[in-house]
Formats: sequence, C-alpha cells, structure tokens
Amino acid sequence: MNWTDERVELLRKLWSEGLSASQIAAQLGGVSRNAVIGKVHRLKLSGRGRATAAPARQKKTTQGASMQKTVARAASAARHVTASIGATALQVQFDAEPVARHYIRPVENVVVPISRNLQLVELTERTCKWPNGDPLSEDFSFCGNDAGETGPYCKYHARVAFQPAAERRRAR
DNA sequence: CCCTGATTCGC
DNA sequence: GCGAATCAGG
Repeated sequence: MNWTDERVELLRKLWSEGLSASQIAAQLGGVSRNAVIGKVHRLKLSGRGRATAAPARQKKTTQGASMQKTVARAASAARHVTASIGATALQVQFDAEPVARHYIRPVENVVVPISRNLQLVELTERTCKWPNGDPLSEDFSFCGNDAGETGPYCKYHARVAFQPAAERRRAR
C-alpha cells in the first residue's frame, strides 16, 4: 500500500478528528498503526491536543459524571462502573454484581450497557461481534466490548446469544 | 495484558 | 519516505 493523495487526506481528516493511530490504520486498511504514526510524524501532524501518548482518561467531566449515572441506572446488575471519554472512542468497563445475576433470568431484561460501535474492519479476536443496527445502514456497527477468549461476544451479549435451553423455555 | 503515541534506524 | 522494532506510558 502506498500513500496516495486520497489516503493521506483521509489520514489527515481522521487524525484531526482525534481517532487513534490504530483506528485510522484499520480504516485505511493495508497499513499498521506504526505506519500511520510514522506518516503522521513525517507530515508533521503530531501533537494533536494532548502531548504524550494515551489521553483516554478523564474523571470528572460533567458529561462523564452524568453518563456514569445513566449507565449505572440502566445496568441494574452493575456494581462498579468506570467510564472514560477519550480523544477517540467511548469506552465503558464494568463488573456485574454476582448476586444480581439470579434476578436477571428474563433475557429480555438483560441490559447491555454500551457499545464501542466499531466498524467491521476494527474488530479483533477479542472484540464482541454483536451487531448493532441495520447492516445496510451507514452507522451499522458492532458492540466491540471485550469478548475475552471464550467466544465471539462480550459476556452480556453472550448471555443473550447463548441461552441455556431450560432458561430459554421459561423465558418464552 | 490491553492500549496509546514517540523515536530510532535499516531499508 | 517508509514502517517494524522498540521505548515510554496509562
């Protein structure tokens, strides 16, 4: 892959929009994040916003605070909720309340907190491949939360996708 | 371990 | 100019 004008332009755009090098590499295709970073340097586009490395960590933004509440309310099974709004994508991590697990029998009531809304090219072996939205739509995306190594979905979508037979019967 | 950008250096 | 390897950091 060579750096055509179009590709450089897209690189400039995405970089200015705050996407991470790896995300840009994924969208460009055919290049590694290192290639993107190298190119960014050569183009002297570096230093976008915050200087050194990973900025993806804020704690008490008003927006962040209100969102934490929203997520906490939505996910009744959540015990610990941390949300971070980075220069790139929105990312939320959480741990389920073990006790609460007994209450959420009806699968319809399982609340999936939030998705990273990744594009197809951004999926890796560890990202949840649960689809969001209309595959024919522009804003179609995948959940993208951590799926571990046990399957194609994060634990919440796995719970929806792989219902135990008995449970599925009563959930009817 | 996952990720981030920064730098170096052989090609 | 390019980008893998490496470094430094969250």
